[in-house]
Amino acid sequence: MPSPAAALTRLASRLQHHGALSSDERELILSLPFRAKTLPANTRLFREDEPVDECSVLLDGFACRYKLMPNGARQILNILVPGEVIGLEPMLLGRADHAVDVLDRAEIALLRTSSLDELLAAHPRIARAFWLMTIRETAIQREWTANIGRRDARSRLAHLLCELAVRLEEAGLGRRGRFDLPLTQTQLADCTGLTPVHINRTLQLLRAEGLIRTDARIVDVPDWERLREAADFEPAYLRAGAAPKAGPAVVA
Amino acid sequence: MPSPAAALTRLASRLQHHGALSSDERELILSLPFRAKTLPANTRLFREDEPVDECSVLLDGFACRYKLMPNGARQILNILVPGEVIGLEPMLLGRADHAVDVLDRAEIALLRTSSLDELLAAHPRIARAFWLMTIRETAIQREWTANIGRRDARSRLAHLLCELAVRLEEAGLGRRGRFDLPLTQTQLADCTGLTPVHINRTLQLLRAEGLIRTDARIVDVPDWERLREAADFEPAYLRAGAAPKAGPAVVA
DNA sequence: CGTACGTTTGATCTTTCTCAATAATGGTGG
DNA sequence: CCACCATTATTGAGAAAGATCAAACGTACG
Repeated sequence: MPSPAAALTRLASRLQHHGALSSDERELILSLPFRAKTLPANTRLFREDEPVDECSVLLDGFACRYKLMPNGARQILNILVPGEVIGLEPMLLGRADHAVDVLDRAEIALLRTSSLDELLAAHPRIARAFWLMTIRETAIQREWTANIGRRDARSRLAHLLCELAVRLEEAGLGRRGRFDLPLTQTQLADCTGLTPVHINRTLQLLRAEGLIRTDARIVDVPDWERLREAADFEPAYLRAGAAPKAGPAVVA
Repeated sequence: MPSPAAALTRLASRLQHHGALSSDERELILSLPFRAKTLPANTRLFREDEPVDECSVLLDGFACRYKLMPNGARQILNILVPGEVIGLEPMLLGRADHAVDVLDRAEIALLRTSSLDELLAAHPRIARAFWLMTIRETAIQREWTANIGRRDARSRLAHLLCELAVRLEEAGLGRRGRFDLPLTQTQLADCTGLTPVHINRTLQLLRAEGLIRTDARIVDVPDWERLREAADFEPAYLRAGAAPKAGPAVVA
């Protein structure tokens, strides 16, 4: 459980992925007023179409954005990992176009619209960092669209695993070669637009190919390059603003 | 062909969908330096992974964002209609995570990074309007993800038609009851993650049900409510920031 | 030690894809 | 204005990926 003082450092470092912040700016973020809150597993933060007037930083645990279809099907739109902001766009618009649930037990820091809005209005560089955060969100969403639209079950699932591996590693949770997958097979199905049964079989296929090994929630990737290739995974879309124009590419 | 003076009014009014601008702010946008350019059909504006250092406003004609898969398949990520900005995010990041082609012959206004960036840095309300533009982009992308992931071919195609009908109407091109569809069946397939053959058959199904009538590129929607229902289309996601918190909902 | 949830399996069915060919259509040069 | 070519639309038959249904098996936890 993060101490009050440390709670927003995750947000600050996430933002710094998207652009350098002065130490003053960093301080301003760290001193944002917030209410920490622990949520039991499967708590809903907000549902589609609901008015939203605050947003939160995921301090610990996982969450997912999703939409429910009238026939009861559900499409998970993104998995949220610690450090990421939940409900920023809905807060800015006043209303959510999707729902968000916490997966496991989670710890969040709630931010009031007013204090955040003031900060954004007064500090253009901070505002831009947030903007770049939503730009990365869009890039991820584009990749998911393409993943679901044009890859078969095997590559599709492999791609999801690759993305999560990288994002989990980025969040300081495990390495891409071995990480704790926070999703059930049903949730994997809802991420990929497949059925749980087919996810189960596809997982078995990936295991049989030696691309992954699993033990409870732990996923082992014996050979990252092979999985990457099966997934057709190119992580460039995940790097929004890290090294804007120049500099050597970060090793993927 | 828009006159130089009128060229950026489309951009200004698009931005005003996302937040009120003072007349000064509006003037600043209208006086942005730009180079107008006419592009023949099927011109590529930029391709995936290419460095990008300018963006443009689509003045006339249509474009699409897409990704190419290694197996040659293509996923169209969004259709761009007049007034929309092309390549804003790639410009901000310096590199594109997707490609953009113009569909028909098109007219664009190219904006230099430097002049736009200055404007954004100096005018937080303008910056926020652009931010909200990318937020709407994200919302559309989420809807496409869900559309492709969890709807069958019939609703999926109907949903795409509904969205385009509304966006075309919004851009001042036709009514949702009758509009010029700028896409071939192959392009519709690439939008929906289906094959051209199946699009053809699904189109026939929609026609047989009386949900649409087509004549060349013109689509007629005899009964919007019926099509909307078949598509499970809820246009709320398209309204990003129009009426933030209060006010009666616009009739959909 | 149940009970609920998650995983696994088998059999069968459906949607959508593939392949291949034929018709329209629209634009172009003569 | 017409013939020609390239692109787009349409059709049919067969194959395949993934869905559905139903049941059994594990396992964590109250």
